[in-house]
Amino acid sequence: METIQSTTSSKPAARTGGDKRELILDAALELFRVRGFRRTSMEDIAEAAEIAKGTLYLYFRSKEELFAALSQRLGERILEAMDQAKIATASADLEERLVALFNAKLGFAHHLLNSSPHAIELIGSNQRICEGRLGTLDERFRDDVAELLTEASGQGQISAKAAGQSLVTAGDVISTAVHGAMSKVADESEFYKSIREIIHLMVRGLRP
Amino acid sequence: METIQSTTSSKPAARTGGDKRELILDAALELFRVRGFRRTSMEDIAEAAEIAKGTLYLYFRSKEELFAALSQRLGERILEAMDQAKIATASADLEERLVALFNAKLGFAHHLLNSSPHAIELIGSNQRICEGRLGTLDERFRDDVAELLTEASGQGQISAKAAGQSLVTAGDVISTAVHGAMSKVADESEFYKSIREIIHLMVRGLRP
Amino acid sequence: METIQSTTSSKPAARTGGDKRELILDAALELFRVRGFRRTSMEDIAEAAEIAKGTLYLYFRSKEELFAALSQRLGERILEAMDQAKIATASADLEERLVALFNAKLGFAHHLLNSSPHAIELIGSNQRICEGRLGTLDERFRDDVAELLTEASGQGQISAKAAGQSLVTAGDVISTAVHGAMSKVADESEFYKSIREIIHLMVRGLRP
Amino acid sequence: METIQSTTSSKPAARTGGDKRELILDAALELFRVRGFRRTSMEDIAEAAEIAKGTLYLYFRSKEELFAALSQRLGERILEAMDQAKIATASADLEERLVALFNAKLGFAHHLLNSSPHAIELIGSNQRICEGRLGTLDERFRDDVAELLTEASGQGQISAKAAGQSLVTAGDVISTAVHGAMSKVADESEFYKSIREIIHLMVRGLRP
DNA sequence: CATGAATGAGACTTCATTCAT
DNA sequence: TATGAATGAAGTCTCATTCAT
Repeated sequence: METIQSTTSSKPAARTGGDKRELILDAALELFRVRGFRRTSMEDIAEAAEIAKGTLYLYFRSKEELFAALSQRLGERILEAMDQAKIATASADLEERLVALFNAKLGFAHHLLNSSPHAIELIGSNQRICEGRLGTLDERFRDDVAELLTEASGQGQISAKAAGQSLVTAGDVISTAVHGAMSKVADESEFYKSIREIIHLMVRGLRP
Repeated sequence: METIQSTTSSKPAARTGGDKRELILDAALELFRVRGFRRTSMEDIAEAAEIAKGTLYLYFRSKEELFAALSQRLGERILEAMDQAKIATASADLEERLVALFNAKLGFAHHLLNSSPHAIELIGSNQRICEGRLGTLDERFRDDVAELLTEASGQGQISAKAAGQSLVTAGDVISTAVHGAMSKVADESEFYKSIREIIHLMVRGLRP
Repeated sequence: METIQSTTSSKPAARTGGDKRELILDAALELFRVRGFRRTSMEDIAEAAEIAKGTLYLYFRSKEELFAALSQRLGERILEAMDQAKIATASADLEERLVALFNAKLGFAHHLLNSSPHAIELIGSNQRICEGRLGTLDERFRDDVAELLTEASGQGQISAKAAGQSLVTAGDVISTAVHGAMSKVADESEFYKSIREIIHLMVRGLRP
Repeated sequence: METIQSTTSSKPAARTGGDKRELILDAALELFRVRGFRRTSMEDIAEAAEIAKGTLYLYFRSKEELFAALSQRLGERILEAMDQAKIATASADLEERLVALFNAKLGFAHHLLNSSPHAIELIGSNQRICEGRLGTLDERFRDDVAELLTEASGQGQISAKAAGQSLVTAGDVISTAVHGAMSKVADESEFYKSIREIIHLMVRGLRP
């Protein structure tokens, strides 16, 4: 019944269950972006989601748990974006593929978070709360980068040795470097440009 | 500078005043490192500084202002460290000089902050509060990097053009990249190693 | 009474209704015993009774009323136990009959309540809510005790006068005294032993 | 200074420190008597004590702790009353001395608590919270009763053996019995009368 | 009859800040 | 300058009760 209704109805308000959960998360994310985590009260979130305070606790046992759920959702979306990026640039050159991969990983978070002065607070909380989840994501990402470099190395495009590093190390170095754009560059297009420049310079540094 | 001033002052009262201010800042920094900003109450700081809660407000109008003062002090110390680094490596090669400069800029903050799980929170607050102060520091730093690159470029060691960038842009890119080590690498010696590797690869990428 | 009604009724639906009511009361009593009144939520009771929270309110208008019903049921069971005790010890001596009567009155409550650390809370709530109901029970009990004493007095076994009291007063005194065992003695067998000792001593004190 | 002021000043409001603590406890006790523990909020207590809500937490870390303090104070006062009772009736007969001792132990609590329908709730909480404190009190009381009985037994006034009990057991039985008056008799003068009657009958039952 | 999502008043507690001494 | 008791707004969370389905 419910599903049918929500399918026939075009109003999001008519949806129930999982949808309301999403609604809350959306409201919370927006508030965290604008006001920061500390200064956003559960009351605020409830008001923004147009529900009662107590209703929040039907979906999330605590403010912390709400936050964790937000982080997990972010992680899942990033994973999807990474997968799509790999597919979309399968036939491009190394630099392009790295750029696409980094864009996928960082772009999402950057768009959501770096657009606010409270970004770091959010990321910080994320790191603390979601070690398990995002840890997996980081490992996955590391593997992807290493794979790209290995392939390029096999084709003679780069030579980690020439730069005095192993391929894995080189990948980590690039990864670390690109992350700098996250916290330093606020503007979104500047951010993507910055990623590209960093990768460009580093891949160039890896040339045989 | 402060130290010098307080040393030149002959009034014990003035010295006590300045000292107590420092004492408070020291206590606050230590607590922020260990417990984070949010969870450190003014009461905690007062207790750690062995003064009464109300006394805090004789030196800092609010918790926020105390934080701002902490940031300013950090900025001043970093500036000093940068000056010393430039002098100490005046005759070294480009890579070495860049490493020294970045170490000076980031090492202090990293040592103080990245050694705690609340680092990001602190940095985040810093950014918000001290835009004016540290902005100056960042500009100063930018100039220093650009100067080093210009010199090296003049000597033909690097060629920003070959990498498709201007010298200033190249400096920014390096700077951004190195900042990635700040938030990504927790261990201190790994942190310095990471800075060196990033610079190494990027300088290599700038070769003619 | 209720049981009889539901037994005489030939409609299964009515019986189911009554049964569910009992089910709820059973679940509630058990939870109150274990967790106490305050800490037992309507949610908890519903869950234990395996029904929905809202269903509770079809049987009891409020938590308070649920509690009142629990008390009434307790009172009814005690009355039954008292009747059985009188019949069972009809030909025994005074002490034995008193013991049986008190056991019947207090044993039930003691078993249910004193077996948990929240007993007093329950009794306290009972007193507030069920003054009317249990008041009747207390009067009935008082009469029964007075009757036993009168009979024994008529047989010359005891003499209230010798102790400076009327028979009714003596009954009240004994009754009050025995109630002390309720709140002071936790272990069940100790509890019964204590009742017996108190009665023994008091009947002895009533000897001519 | 403070002490001097409060000594010279006759206004309770002028007192500080320990006095305010007492003030809070008085306010809390009164509210607990009238409304019960559950229904008395910290806000209520603060209002009654004419202080701010937060001030409560300068004196008691939590509502529970406030309650514990209340209980401890009660225990201390009871101990004092018991000591005075023993001294005051040192040369009286057994019954009189027992009555005085029981009055001292129970009278205080009865006056404070049994005058309200929430008494039992309070006592219940007390039992839970202050096992250590009041446990001592109960032991002390038990010893006192046993001592009185032993003395009377030595003088041939009573004979526990004749009643089939040891002296210590007899003391416990009396004690248990008298406690019945606590929960059963609400009116204060009736309460004291009831204690006297119970003791009278039991001492009579212990006659050789 | 039955459900359980939704409500919102109210509970406890924290803490930055003030101010009389 | 220095103190620390006092404040009270604000925050997180609970739970008895209602109501549309």
